[in-house]
Amino acid sequence: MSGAHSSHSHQSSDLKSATPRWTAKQKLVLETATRLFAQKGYANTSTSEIAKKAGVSEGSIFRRFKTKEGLLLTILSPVIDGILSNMLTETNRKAAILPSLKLRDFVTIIVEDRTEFIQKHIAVFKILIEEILYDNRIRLQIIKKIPKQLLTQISQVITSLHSRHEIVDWDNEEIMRFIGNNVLGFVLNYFILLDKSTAEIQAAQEHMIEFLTKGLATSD
Amino acid sequence: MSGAHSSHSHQSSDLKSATPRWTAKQKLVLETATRLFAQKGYANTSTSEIAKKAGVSEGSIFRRFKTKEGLLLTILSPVIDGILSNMLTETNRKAAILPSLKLRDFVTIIVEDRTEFIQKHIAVFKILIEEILYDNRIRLQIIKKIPKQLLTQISQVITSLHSRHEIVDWDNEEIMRFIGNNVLGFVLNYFILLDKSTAEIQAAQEHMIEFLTKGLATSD
Amino acid sequence: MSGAHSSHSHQSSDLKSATPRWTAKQKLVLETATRLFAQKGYANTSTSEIAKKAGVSEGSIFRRFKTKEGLLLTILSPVIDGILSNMLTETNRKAAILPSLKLRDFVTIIVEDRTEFIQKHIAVFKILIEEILYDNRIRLQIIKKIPKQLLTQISQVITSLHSRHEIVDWDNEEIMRFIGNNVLGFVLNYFILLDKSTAEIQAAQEHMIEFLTKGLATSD
Amino acid sequence: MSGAHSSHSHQSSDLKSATPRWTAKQKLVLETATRLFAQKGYANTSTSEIAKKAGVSEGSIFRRFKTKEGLLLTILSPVIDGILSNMLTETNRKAAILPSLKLRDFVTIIVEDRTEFIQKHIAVFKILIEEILYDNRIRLQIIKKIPKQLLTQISQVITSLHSRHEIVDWDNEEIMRFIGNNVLGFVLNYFILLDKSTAEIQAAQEHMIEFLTKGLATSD
DNA sequence: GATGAATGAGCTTTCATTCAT
DNA sequence: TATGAATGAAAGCTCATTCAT
Repeated sequence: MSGAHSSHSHQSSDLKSATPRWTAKQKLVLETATRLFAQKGYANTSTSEIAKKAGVSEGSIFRRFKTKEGLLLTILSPVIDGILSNMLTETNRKAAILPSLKLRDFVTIIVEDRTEFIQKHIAVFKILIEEILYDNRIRLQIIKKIPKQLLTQISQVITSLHSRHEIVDWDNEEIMRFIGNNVLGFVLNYFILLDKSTAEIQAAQEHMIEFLTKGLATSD
Repeated sequence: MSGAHSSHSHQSSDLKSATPRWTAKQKLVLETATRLFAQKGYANTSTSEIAKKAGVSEGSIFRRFKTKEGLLLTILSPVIDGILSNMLTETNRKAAILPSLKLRDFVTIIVEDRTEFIQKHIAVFKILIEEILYDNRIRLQIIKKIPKQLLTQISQVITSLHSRHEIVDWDNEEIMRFIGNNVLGFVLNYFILLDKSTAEIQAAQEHMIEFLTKGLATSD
Repeated sequence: MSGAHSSHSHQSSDLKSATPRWTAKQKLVLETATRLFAQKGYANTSTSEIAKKAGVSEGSIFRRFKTKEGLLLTILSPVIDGILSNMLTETNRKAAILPSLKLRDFVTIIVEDRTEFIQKHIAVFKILIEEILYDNRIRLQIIKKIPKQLLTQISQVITSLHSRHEIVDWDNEEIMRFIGNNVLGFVLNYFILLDKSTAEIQAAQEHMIEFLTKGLATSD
Repeated sequence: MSGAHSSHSHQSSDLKSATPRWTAKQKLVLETATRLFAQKGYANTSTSEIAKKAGVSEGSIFRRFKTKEGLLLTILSPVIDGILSNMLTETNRKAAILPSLKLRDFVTIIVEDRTEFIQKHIAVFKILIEEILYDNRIRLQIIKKIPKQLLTQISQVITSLHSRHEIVDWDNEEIMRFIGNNVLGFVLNYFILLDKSTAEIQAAQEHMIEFLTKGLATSD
């Protein structure tokens, strides 16, 4: 809830501030392209369709984004950067570093935070998955970022949980992978593949929190 | 009836038996196409490249498979059918129906079995994921099959585990989803994205079994 | 005159025989492209115009020639090869090696032979000149061929003239350059730039022969 | 030496004097465009590249030169005018009208003068050649100027040489063509195509003077 | 049945030019 | 005046598909 603010500020920093300020038309292109890429896949979306639906000329797209791939990267970059670097919203961050933090609280915080993040960027995530599967350049770009960013934020909390025997003694990266797989699988299942009621989704998320909490508890 | 037979017949029907017997060249086309689709994505693979690499003429591909999509479906169908219907191999099946089966044994059996299945068809799975994300027809085709097939095989074992209070009391479909997400995530991480040693992969699989066993245990 | 035969056989060997036999449509493309490139320049001729005027689809052009540049090279290659390697027609060749050959006869033979060659391939020559001026790859391709081929044919005759003090004692390459410049300049002036009567052209050619004969005579 | 002055004044008149005085940026555009046109050809040079490399906006180019062709003509015009009209530098002019002028001196003067002129404007000459070959408007513009300008300057000297039996009795235009072809061929060969040392170029120029002197001498 | 030349629609990209700021 | 975003026409090229041989 309260996390929405800082999370939002990140996205906006990518689209508004800094040197390259987008014109209204360019923003329209980015939104339209994101929507279409997510709907039909990057490869199946033509620049001419993007131009038409965004109400701009094709020339304008290429003037600003250089190539179709440039347009793709402009869309993906901020989310790729955000996946790990901005792991927690301001509020959650404070809670996560409490020395008395229990595993269940940690899992709850991170699941809710990441679910919200993925949901918010669900369109970009669909595009990202396709590219991870088939585009080596993008795949490498992502993998390269993992080690650096794992050493911050969440990882510190996990280390703290380790020291207090609150969590199973696998290494941080592997634990993050379990959490990541389940959160991503959850979002894909419930927000893309399946058509469930809000109540069912809510229940499923609670189950996931319980599942992760038990699964990651110390074995004894 | 018995699992072994039907399981085997299914897989083999893909490439060998039944009405449509593939010629050597056609089998080459299917293998080449599978490899290329998995490498570069369906949309980024041209029929002319498939023809060239398979050593046949483009005309021959279209004569036999009608369209490029026909070729795709010929590749995907058997695996789509196999995902749930042939859940267990002969040996595992016998073990799975023991009345004394423990949750840990169940998880071990199913994780090992499905990991092997996905690994064996990893190329097709990559293609399948892309199509699930972007092709509504294929997505629906898969979703339609879920309820029917859940009533068989594994589901019965889970029901049995339920009755013996060996497993958490969520419904079978949801439990399967947890297992599925983790197995699929495991394979994607360790066989596509990451580059780990056999020992590391082995350890990761054991961790996954422990993780699932604890996560799906009765809460108390 | 009689030389036309062997000269012709060269051109035809490029368009007919060997492994790649052109289809009727492909020959039409080559002829149309040659004409248009010569008329408007390579860069100013679009593949779509070639296709339209040749009565084929654009796809067919790219299927056979790979790229627009591939089409250009297909047109240029045989002429580039022919510029120096086939310096003399059969008949002229015989005359050129007579031990009693006078400078004037030599100049006459070579001027008539090369004028005929250039005239016959005038369209390709126009294209070639443009490419020599601006395309480094083609420029190098041509320059590379000069030394090898200078050692044959004409060069031997010049060496013979040298030994009999019939010709100025500059090196063969430089002498060939004087002849080449004047023949090429003659053709460009009288067949492209200017609009003169046959009689005037005939007179100009005779003047060129006299000019070259005197200019290349031993200084004494 | 002293010729350099008047020669220089010609070039500068192109860029400085007359009604349209170029701003610093406009001069930069003209120089950049000349360089790029000569390097890659007119058709292969985009206005956007010119703008970028000259450090001005594309809009500015079109504001001043109206169209891309306008820019081309602005570059070509002064050189087209200079080819024949300003045949000789001040000093050479004085020498050329001496009543005792020998053919060899005449050839020497004109070869050195024109070689210098072409060399100085070599970039524009490259552009010009392309346009002469393919652009009818420019071709006609040049041809139209020939007769008028032939009646002046050099032509008068040739007529004088004729009357003194110093030169072969072809008409002035044809004689000029021989000289022009050889000078142009010389510059193209030694300053664009080949990569020779200064000494070799010097020797080649002397050979050309001897070649032209002998070739244009009275036949008896 | 197998081939591969031929197709035409559509793709990404470039470019000269315009015009609001 | 100078800028550079925006344009639309056209460029080179790719591709799934057809069909005569």
